[in-house]
Amino acid sequence: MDNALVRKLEGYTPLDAEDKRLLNSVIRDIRQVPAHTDLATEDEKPTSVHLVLDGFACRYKFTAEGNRQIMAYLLPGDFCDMHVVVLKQMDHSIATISPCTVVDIPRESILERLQRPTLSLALWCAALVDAAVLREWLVNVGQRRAAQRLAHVLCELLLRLRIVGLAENSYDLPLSQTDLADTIGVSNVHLNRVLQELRREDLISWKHEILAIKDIDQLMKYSGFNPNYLHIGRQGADPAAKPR
Amino acid sequence: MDNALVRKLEGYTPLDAEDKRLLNSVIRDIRQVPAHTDLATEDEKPTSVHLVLDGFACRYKFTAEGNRQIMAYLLPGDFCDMHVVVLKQMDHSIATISPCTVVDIPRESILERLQRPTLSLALWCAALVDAAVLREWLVNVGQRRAAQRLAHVLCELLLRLRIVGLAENSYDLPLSQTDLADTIGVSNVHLNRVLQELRREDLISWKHEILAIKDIDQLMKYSGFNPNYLHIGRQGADPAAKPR
DNA sequence: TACGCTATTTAACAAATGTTAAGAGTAATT
DNA sequence: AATTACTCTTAACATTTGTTAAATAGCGTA
Repeated sequence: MDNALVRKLEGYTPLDAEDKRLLNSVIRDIRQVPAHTDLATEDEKPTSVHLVLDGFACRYKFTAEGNRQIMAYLLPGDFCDMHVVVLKQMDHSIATISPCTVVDIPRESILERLQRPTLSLALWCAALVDAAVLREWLVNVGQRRAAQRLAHVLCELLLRLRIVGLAENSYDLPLSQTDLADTIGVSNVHLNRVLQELRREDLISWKHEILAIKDIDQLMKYSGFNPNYLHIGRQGADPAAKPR
Repeated sequence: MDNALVRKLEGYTPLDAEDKRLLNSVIRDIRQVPAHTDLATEDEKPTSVHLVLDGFACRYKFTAEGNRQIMAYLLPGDFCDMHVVVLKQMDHSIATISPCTVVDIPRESILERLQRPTLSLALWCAALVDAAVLREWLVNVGQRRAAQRLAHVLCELLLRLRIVGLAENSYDLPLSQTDLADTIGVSNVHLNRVLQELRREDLISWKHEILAIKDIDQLMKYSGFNPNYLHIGRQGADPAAKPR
């Protein structure tokens, strides 16, 4: 079975054997990283990109007042910091949440792969879906109540983990409540309040790091979740569409 | 003088005469679009990308409950929907705010330009800076008080308009208060409250669509604004950095 | 098992923000 | 100038969320 990266990219666009070989050849410097360890920090000028093969990492930033916002969860198959390929300096930090298997990829190595049009397309797909996820997070934090926000995040994680074959109706969620609070922009006390609410309404259960969703359709409805922004399935302009 | 697109991209990475020619040649179908007009809507499958040459547009989405979140302001030189090149369907909408000069670019036309490594790099830069801006918006909405949020947005617009030569210490801000409210995720009543506060503290003035910032350093300090995420100036990995 | 650390839970109260509604200003149109 | 429609402003009150602090539970280690 292919690794999570190939699995994810194949979901977007077809890859031939050579594409896959080139993608796999990027995986050389594999490291095991303990939980709660920074992989990159703001203001650094790193020269390599990180890819998560296993475990749970996040993208985060502290404000001047010392509050943390988590801006993305980085799951197996996700690049942590593709921007390093073209931008000079980190504007945020990356940290593991659970123990992770991580690959360090020199930026030149990515630049080479981008020469190949099929891979360039696949990497554009991944980057643009990441941006779409980020937009939905903004909608989530900007417009929904805390309980709906939390439910929305849990729906998204289910679907994203399914893409890489790591979930059915439940999944390993190695986060603390404070992590979730910093994700949806509420205090940890309030996070706990709304978490109790989701439990009381029997929408989810969460113990021993296992998050189980009773009825995903119900939870999606509860949170106003529309999966279109994940762009699951083969992409590319619809050949049936007429130019205008 | 070059157009806003070339001006912006040149800020990130060097472009030779042929690069500029190829970029300019993308500008063929120029349209004048009235204010408050959709350029693209959610669920559509467009085949062309929009570029703003003049005016103010935005990216937005409605939640299931009917609340609008503005996710980006699209200023002269900005692509509205680069994702159309590789993704199948719109997951949000684009609308003008003021009357705009807009260019429709067929996706094939972008794909051709991406063959050229220097242009590919420049477009990656633009896309990755857009993502960085989006991340900062998430931090803004998730972690800051309403007054600081508003001030932060106004700082960002000043700096971004300076990049394309459209601002010094004041700029044309053709937004309604409701637009700003939907940007920072508060009600229009509360937006008005915090706007009064910024005026009272003499941080800004805003009348007849002209927003003037008395002292940008003061406003940046007030809002906790750190311009690093705009990645202003030439990009590319630092040649002095040692690989590790 | 006992200890110490950390995360979770609960409560009481404070502050920020939302809601509703009404009045004032502004700009375009008749 | 009068009319209309829209945006802005203000007020009163409701609701959500934050803060502080303490109690409880859980978990790894001596």
